[in-house]
Amino acid sequence: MGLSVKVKPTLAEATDLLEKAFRGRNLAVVIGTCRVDYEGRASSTLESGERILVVKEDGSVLVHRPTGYEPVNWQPPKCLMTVRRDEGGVIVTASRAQPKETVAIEFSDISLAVTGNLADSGEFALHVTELQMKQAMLTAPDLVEPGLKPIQQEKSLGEAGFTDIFAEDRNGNLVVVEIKRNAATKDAVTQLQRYLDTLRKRINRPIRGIIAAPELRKSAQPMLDSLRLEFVAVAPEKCFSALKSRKDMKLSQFLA
Amino acid sequence: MGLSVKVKPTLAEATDLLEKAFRGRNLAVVIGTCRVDYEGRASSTLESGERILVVKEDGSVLVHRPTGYEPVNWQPPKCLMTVRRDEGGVIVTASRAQPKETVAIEFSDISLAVTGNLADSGEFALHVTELQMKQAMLTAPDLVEPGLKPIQQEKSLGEAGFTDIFAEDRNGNLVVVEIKRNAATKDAVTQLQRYLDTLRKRINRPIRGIIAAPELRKSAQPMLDSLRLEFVAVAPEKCFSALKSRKDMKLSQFLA
DNA sequence: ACGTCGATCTCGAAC
DNA sequence: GTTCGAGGTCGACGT
Repeated sequence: MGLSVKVKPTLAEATDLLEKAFRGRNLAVVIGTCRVDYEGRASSTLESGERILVVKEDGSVLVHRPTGYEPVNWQPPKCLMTVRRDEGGVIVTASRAQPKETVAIEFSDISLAVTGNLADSGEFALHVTELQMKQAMLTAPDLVEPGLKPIQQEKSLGEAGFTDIFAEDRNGNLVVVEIKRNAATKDAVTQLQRYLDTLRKRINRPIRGIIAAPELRKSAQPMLDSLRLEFVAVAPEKCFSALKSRKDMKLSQFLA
Repeated sequence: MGLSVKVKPTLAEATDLLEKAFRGRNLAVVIGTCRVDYEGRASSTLESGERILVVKEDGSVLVHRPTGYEPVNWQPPKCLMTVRRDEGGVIVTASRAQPKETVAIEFSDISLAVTGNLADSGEFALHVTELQMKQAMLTAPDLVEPGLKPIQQEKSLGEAGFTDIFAEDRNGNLVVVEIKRNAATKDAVTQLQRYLDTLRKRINRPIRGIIAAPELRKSAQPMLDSLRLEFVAVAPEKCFSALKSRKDMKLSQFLA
């Protein structure tokens, strides 16, 4: 892996190490006392404290406090990195042009500086996404309702967007199915209604609107009822099983 | 700061170090070769590669690949951490109960293990948020339109939510202002329309709906027009200036 | 606890 | 390049 690790480096040593890392587009991890300023889409200041700085090989920057999932300051990939010694400190800056923004981290003390390259080609796979739920319902429409026949996926409705599934039911009614991977909110109801409004202007046939999701938020029920829309509970796990049981799909599409 | 740093520890040493760190709710940073499995709201697998693991003092967990702003796997604060040796590896798990989910990181090789406590009480301040834009428009309603008189901020509309600003215009019409810090989308239009629908059922007076944002997405324009809503461009910087010029506000409210 | 909404959202895909 | 919607979104605030 080839990491360079310096415990309690002088500020000069740390500057040197970071300088080399930034030039070589290497990973850098620094733990030390710093303050941070950000200026760009918004602006922020962070007073002095002990934090972890991570600069990645693609120029992403993360400043993490000792608690919390999110970085307190950050910068997305492709930043231009600089480092320089200043009176009593080391200043690391990360800038990008679009949008124009800069994060400046000023270390007054550094406990640990690590640089190096990581080799990571391992494949990442996330299972049972909304797309996969749609695929499952397209290949097994019974998950929504017996006798449902998909006509089209993602029917375009111009300004109103796209329906998830456009189908026809047992009785020849058109059906718009709006899929949510998580509990459907009022916004899902609004969205479905928007599709129906648009479609009903175009097509003079009965059209039903169905929300297919693992759950319907209680707050969305009144709106659903008053708009005469329907809700069908579809568990992601069921979709997973439905996909798994299809022999015509490669397992690798949704399994590791 | 008191960091324990082990370069190229044996798996047994690393297990020991992590065990102590987790027990003492200390920070732990590990760089090494691992694979990761996640099971919970969704599920995922990540094949072997070199990554950075950060376990924070509050039980947040981050697994970072060498590129990208986002962690590839993670866990929010308050996780229960465990570590154990296994044939040929060290397995770290982070679990939480609500929702039930677990991340398991299996290291086959560890290049660096760091544990310790960070002292960080530095204050963080972010300037010009949506809240501050609202404050600015409340103290300087001319930012929206000459003669606008705020009646109420955050008028509750029950199930429909809250309006940002509820006001009266020069001509005695009621006005609902929906503020967005970023470019307003169709969702913003929908949201505003929902507020108006609710209000018009309650109040038999002309009510205008205005979206105040730095920009209106092109895709939202047709919907805005057809619903007879209005858009006013309000730059965050103008709001910042408006706040700064108010002598009756403490600068400290929105400056570091 | 659940629901709603903003975010320096980030990310990816479509246009 | 911009625009748009999704996210294991997270996090904050309110009920």
